[in-house]
Amino acid sequence: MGATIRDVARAAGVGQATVSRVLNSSGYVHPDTRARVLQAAADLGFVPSQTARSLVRKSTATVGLIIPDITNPFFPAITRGVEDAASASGYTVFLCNTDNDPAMEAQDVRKLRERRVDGVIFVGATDRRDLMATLVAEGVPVVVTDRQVADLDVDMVLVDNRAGALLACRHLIGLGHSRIAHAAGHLATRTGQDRLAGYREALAEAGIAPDEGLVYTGDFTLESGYQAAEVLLGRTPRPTAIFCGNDLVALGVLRAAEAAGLAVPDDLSIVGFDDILLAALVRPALTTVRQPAYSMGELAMRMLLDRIAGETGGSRRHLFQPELVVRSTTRGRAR
Amino acid sequence: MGATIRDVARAAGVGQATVSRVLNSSGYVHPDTRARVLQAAADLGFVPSQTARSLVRKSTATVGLIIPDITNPFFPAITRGVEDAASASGYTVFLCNTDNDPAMEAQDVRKLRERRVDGVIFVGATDRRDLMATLVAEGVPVVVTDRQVADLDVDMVLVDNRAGALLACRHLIGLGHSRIAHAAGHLATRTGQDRLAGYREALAEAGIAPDEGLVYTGDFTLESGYQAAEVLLGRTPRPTAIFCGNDLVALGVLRAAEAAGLAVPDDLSIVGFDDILLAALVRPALTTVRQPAYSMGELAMRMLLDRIAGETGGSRRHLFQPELVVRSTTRGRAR
DNA sequence: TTGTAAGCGTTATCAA
DNA sequence: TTGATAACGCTTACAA
Repeated sequence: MGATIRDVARAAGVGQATVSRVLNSSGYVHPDTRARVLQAAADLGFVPSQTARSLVRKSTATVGLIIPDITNPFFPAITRGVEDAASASGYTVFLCNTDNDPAMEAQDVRKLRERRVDGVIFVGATDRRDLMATLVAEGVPVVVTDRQVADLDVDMVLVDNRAGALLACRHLIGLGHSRIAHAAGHLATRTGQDRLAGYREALAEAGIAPDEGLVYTGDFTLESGYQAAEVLLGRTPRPTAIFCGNDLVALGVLRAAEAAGLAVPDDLSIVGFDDILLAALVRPALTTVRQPAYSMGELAMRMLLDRIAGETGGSRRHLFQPELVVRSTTRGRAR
Repeated sequence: MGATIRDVARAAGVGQATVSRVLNSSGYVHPDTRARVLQAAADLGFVPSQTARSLVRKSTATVGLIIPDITNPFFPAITRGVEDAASASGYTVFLCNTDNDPAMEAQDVRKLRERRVDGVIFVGATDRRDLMATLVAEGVPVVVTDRQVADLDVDMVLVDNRAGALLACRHLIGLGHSRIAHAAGHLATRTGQDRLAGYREALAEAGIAPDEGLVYTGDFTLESGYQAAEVLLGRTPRPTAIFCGNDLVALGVLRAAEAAGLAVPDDLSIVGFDDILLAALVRPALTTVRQPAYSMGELAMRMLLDRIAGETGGSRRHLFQPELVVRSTTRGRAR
């Protein structure tokens, strides 16, 4: 149970250094010796301890992934992207859920530091900028997704949320809508803010006077969407379209509209954001703005690997352009 | 950067052993000394190396979680359950996706062994029983979810799939259906087999003659459900109800029925399995059999912690009873 | 081409 | 109550 390199060395009749050499294909070693070592290792079922290796190499081949909640349909795809890229390079990932709780995030970062991860990826981090700063100061590579971080040597993988919102609202405006409401997401997040900004910008460029009564501030949940709709549909004149902070919110709006006896898209048009699996499957199928979640995760991990490999070259940022996916929750306004 | 226990000792003017004592609250240490050490540690931003600690303690405070695919809506909840329980006990979890590929699973297990995880949880593992056997032989605690494993000292967290299928089919039979088809999941999995068995048993107890033409074997995907429906709806007489391997399959069937111009539930009743978020949100809302995914993950992790703590007491198994959730895809048969 | 030995950063045993 | 010091299992000079 738990053979060590010493045991293998003994069994093969060589020194431990030789065993290490053949196992890491480093340095010269005679083919015969090599064969003997491999045989002995196999016989003993030897699996080298990454723990011991990490101690001397000062690198653990692990990275930390910090996300709000794996249960939220947007995160599995991004997680998978990270995992695939990590695993393809021999890395293993620690998964941490924070529920957007700064205290939880701090605790997770602490654990990752203790475990000496080679890097960490934050997805939609909270306002604990200090946590990233600490990591950076310690020389731990950091990549941030879904969040801008100024004046810190980290890479960023972003999606142009403002542009996405613009796309969504222009679509609505092009359809003839002018009473357009926004069921906003968590405005403490940059993501929420940018989508709101895009919404405002679209209305402005179309010459539609802003009406703060048509902006509901909630969070990114289904329930929030339901409540948003209850409030927004009570405005007079009633909005004919609602642009939502994300797909979950849009689903909530859809259900509330249904409950209020409104037909979608005839009485009300709805646009979401993200394009999670649900969006295509629900009926009417949701018109939404697609984010390339898997690719974002994959790229984030690749950027992290670059940094781990020492290719710094300053703080990089990659901006993905979202894409409008028109399905069945939007329709032209009968005039 | 990267202060060590030595640095802290030096700064506090004590020996390293003392620092270790205060940091681990083990052994007596004078309050004043303690304060000085804590101060020095804080000043230096000292974070103990779990890597070094692991080497001597022979335990890493990490566990491995092996699942097929985090992108499949059933797994996030179970993952979250595991994570929450782990994190509450100071453990960190390595996430591994196998795509049900035995080779990938072997590679993941290898990585987890190298990293000397304190235990591993398999969710719906492939047929690589040898992998678990290896782990068990090495003394690594193992808990298996969604899969029976005989003659191996592992704990099991299961849901009574047969009973769930029985529940679903009896519901259909009670509604007056007798031409009931089954869009089965992956039959190489025990889960798929058990649900099929429950389906057969329900028909048998109702005295309905089995018709193998009404059983379609696919896997647990949306696409598989769509194909299943195309085949099954071509049978004559056409089945009036389809019990599906899981919710994703049911959604596929729902879409295919829609495409074929069939009204659900009027022309066709559908029952799924799992009760993922989608099930409640789709229209018509899906009648399904609920599995307590979060609780299953949580319990699995708790059982693993018990084993890690040395409470073996033989192979335990916990069987969750699933629950029928009747929504809108099932209706009585007009006679 | 191979072996010896000095760490890597902790914990834990023994003395003091 | 505290300090040396020997592990823990591996990598990596440095010698041989």
